[in-house]
Amino acid sequence: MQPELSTAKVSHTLSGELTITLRDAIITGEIAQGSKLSETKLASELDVSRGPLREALRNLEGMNLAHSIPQQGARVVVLNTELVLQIYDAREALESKAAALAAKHMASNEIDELHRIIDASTKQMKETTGAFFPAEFDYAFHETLIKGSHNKVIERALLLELYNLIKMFRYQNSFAYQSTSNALIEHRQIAYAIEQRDAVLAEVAMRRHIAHARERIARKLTETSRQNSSRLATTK
Amino acid sequence: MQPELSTAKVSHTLSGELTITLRDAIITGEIAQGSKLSETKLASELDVSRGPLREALRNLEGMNLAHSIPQQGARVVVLNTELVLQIYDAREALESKAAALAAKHMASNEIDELHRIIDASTKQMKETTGAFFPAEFDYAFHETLIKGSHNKVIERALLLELYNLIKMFRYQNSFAYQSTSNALIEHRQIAYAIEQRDAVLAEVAMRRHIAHARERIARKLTETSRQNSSRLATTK
DNA sequence: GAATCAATGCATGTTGACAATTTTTAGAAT
DNA sequence: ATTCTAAAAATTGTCAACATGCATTGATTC
Repeated sequence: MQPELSTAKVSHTLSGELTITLRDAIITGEIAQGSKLSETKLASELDVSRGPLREALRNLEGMNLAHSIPQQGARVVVLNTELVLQIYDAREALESKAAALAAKHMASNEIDELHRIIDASTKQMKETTGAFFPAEFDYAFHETLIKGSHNKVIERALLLELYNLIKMFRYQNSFAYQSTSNALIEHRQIAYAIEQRDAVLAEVAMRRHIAHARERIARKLTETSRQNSSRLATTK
Repeated sequence: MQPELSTAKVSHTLSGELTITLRDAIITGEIAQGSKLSETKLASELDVSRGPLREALRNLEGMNLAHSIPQQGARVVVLNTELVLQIYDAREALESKAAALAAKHMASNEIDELHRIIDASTKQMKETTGAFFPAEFDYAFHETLIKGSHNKVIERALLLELYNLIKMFRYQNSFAYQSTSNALIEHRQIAYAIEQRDAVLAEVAMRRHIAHARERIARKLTETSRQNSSRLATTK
């Protein structure tokens, strides 16, 4: 049987749509961190029944974006300093391995894609006169590399479970939303190592790349948390 | 006598109970790999309605034990050679990091627990005259270490998502169900490094420990798959 | 006035029925 | 016999109502 080419007919389910809607609302902060995800309330707001909504909440739980307690309902995750740093530790472990595997398994057209993204990042940075380039290009680079590892387990753990949290954090913390020119240099180092099929170098370069990002965040967060140490999160 | 398969407890809801029931049935192979998890069939067999059962299936999906396609239902994961080796690559990345973190963050009573488990493993091995000790002791060691990392993200990825698959694989492949005396020696090395608060050594020792297990599995699986290369999996 | 406890309201857990989609099966045409 | 088509059977998606368990409120007691 031949799949239809023109009409990308992805069988849509209501719970799937709701998952995407809620995921984006959580990532952008439209639904605040720590807030309660009331089934009845959300169901009436989005004009759906509670069945599909419950499934969407379970999906969000699987993405680490929400946490639910039996008989008490679900709440949006709270990205405190501790959690964010833990996320980056996990990311460092997984993505450095992904880089090593990518150096071994990536197809040449996938490596080309990596270079295209780097070139586009360079161009964007020059055009905006700045020392930064937008987060979308950063995501594109990492996503391409992760898929290039050809390891479905690592890909799932990173893209489905960690990157949503990372996007959420960066979106809601403007200082982390752009990437530094230093990051671009590191991207080039990693891409070069992969092109040379040097797994060890790719792994080390990626580990350092993420460790740098973690350090930058750690500095910024401890410094701002010192300022706002009096404020308490309202979990209405 | 049934060995305890997992320690993760889901609370007192019907969907939670069903999740545990189905998880164990999948791990033991009572429900075969690749078989269809029909909602109507399972619901009538277990004498529950389809609602909680669907939620349980979603939970299994989150544990990587099942995969579901919209409008087509869920199937049990198939542990082929490729997937198992990918799981071990992911495990190596995460658990070596967990070991490094454990060396930094583990409390002294947690380290004591590690030693108790090693002592019990040693005793068991001597009593059974063999060069092996049971998988339960191996799980206990790794679980204690992982929790000792005090990193909830890594803990979740390993214990909730990877270890169920690993248990499933080992349970259904008798050659992998016991641990070698070599593994015990490596456990001692890791525990020693953690006791000395030597994060680098703990990380390297753990990475090698898991790489050894991976190698053993790779040898065994490629050799048996060569023998059974003619057989086709029946996905009834 | 503070603490305890019962009653009420409300959110979550569960159910069975209905709707939509996929798969199977039966039949007709080549 | 084989392939295509269409009806039927079965399965999944969705809904609305019921059951159950928390949480809040208000009365009572010390």
